Amino acid sequence: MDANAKITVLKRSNLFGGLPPETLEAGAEAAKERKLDKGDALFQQGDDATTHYIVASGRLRLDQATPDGKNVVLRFMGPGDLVGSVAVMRDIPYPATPIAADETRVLSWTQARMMDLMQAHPALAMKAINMMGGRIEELQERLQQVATQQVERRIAATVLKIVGQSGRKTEAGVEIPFPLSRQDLAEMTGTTLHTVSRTLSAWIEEGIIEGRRSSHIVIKRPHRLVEISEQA
Amino acid sequence: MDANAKITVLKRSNLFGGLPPETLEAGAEAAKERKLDKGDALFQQGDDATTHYIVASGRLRLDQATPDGKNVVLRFMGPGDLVGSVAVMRDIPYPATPIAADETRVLSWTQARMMDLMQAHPALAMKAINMMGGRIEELQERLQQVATQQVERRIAATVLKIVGQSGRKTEAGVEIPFPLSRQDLAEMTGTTLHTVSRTLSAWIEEGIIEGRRSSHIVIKRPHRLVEISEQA
DNA sequence: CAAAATGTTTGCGTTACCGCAAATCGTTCG
DNA sequence: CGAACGATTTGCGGTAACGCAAACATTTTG
Repeated sequence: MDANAKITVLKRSNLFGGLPPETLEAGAEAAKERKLDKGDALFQQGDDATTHYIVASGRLRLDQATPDGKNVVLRFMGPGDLVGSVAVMRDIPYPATPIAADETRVLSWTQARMMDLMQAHPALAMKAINMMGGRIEELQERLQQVATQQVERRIAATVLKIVGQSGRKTEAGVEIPFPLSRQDLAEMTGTTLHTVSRTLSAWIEEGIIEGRRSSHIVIKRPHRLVEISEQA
Repeated sequence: MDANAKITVLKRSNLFGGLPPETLEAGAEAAKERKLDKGDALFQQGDDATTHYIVASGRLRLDQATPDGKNVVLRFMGPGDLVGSVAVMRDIPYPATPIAADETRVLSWTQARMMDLMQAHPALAMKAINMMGGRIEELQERLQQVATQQVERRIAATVLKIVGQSGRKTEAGVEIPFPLSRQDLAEMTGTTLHTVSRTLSAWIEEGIIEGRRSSHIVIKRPHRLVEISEQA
């Protein structure tokens, strides 16, 4: 990946987006690159947090293992999203494991380099605060959903959020452009694989989503999903 | 409240804690004070976020109303805790309403004053990042709990967290020094008033908590609660 | 291309928890 | 102090969702 491609990625990111060209150039220059195959972990939950990452292409699933052996998917991350920074800045071990849901490229900065960048470009710190605020909002919304809504609503809301972040229009409807398993959805919504499967089967029956078993989910009637996600 | 008392409060806070005396003095000087009676709201969810607050004494309950009329308790806040800052810094409306669970005093800063302080004392920005990181961690933990654990475990974990933050030793055990209703606990754990009541009744039966109906919960056997919160 | 591994569907019995309702307790206030 | 209000308890029936299990489909691999 050349310097220009890196800068393009940085422009899309929460951390560098909207900052002046010289900041982008400094950021791109300090960045290393890494490629992950599907299924590879970027780092492990519990590792010492030493490095900031930004997704350049592909998709990461952020998994948190619970003490009693279960697993929760905290979120999916695509191009421009930051990974690891919260743990690095707080100086705590990474609290979750990011796994490539597809072939994925990331840019990385050591904490030392990032601190240099932040010192030289103070706007970065404000962007970091903004990014973390967004994360807090999102978590509060999900907590509220899991705490108060029924499973079908939560699944609908989760699918819609992913569509909003990553959906691509096709002839048949909107497609989620990376493999998203029923297990993934279950671990995002706090339910079981089985319940997700039953729910999606009903949606296929109703013509809301595509029945073809390709690994990519296609939503044919997004508006119906909105109704479900808002149903009392 | 005099300048010294304010400084003492700031020392306990996530934002000013550990910073040099001149920063504390500058912060205390710029702060206004406000008193809330039990039940008063500091501001309303949806209001324009203009002001940062730190709790000086007492206790606030942070309520988030859902679109469909339900309510979620995001957290309780005591002396030293920051309120409103995330919304102010992101320039979005306050996402929740803080209500005094008891008589409560807060210190406040307008956004302009706080920005001046941050400019003059850059360590404040790093502290803000740290504070927000802590919030993210806590939310992720609660999400994980609501998503994977049964109700009794969640209630136990929630009570223990509150005890850890605010518990006071008494002859009978550890006391939660502010009124905490079954409804509050239900809205913190994503269950109903009824289920919380049944659960606490069983705990009283087992001698884990005090049966006397005073408005303050007393935990007689904290260790048993830990067991419950960890039970497979 | 067969075989193995992985992911999905579906049936069925069970249960944790909800939701309603009514009784009881405790507190506030005229 | 008694009445009225709010909070809590408890019973009971219902159900959403789980958990197990077995069949089926799809993808990967040698």
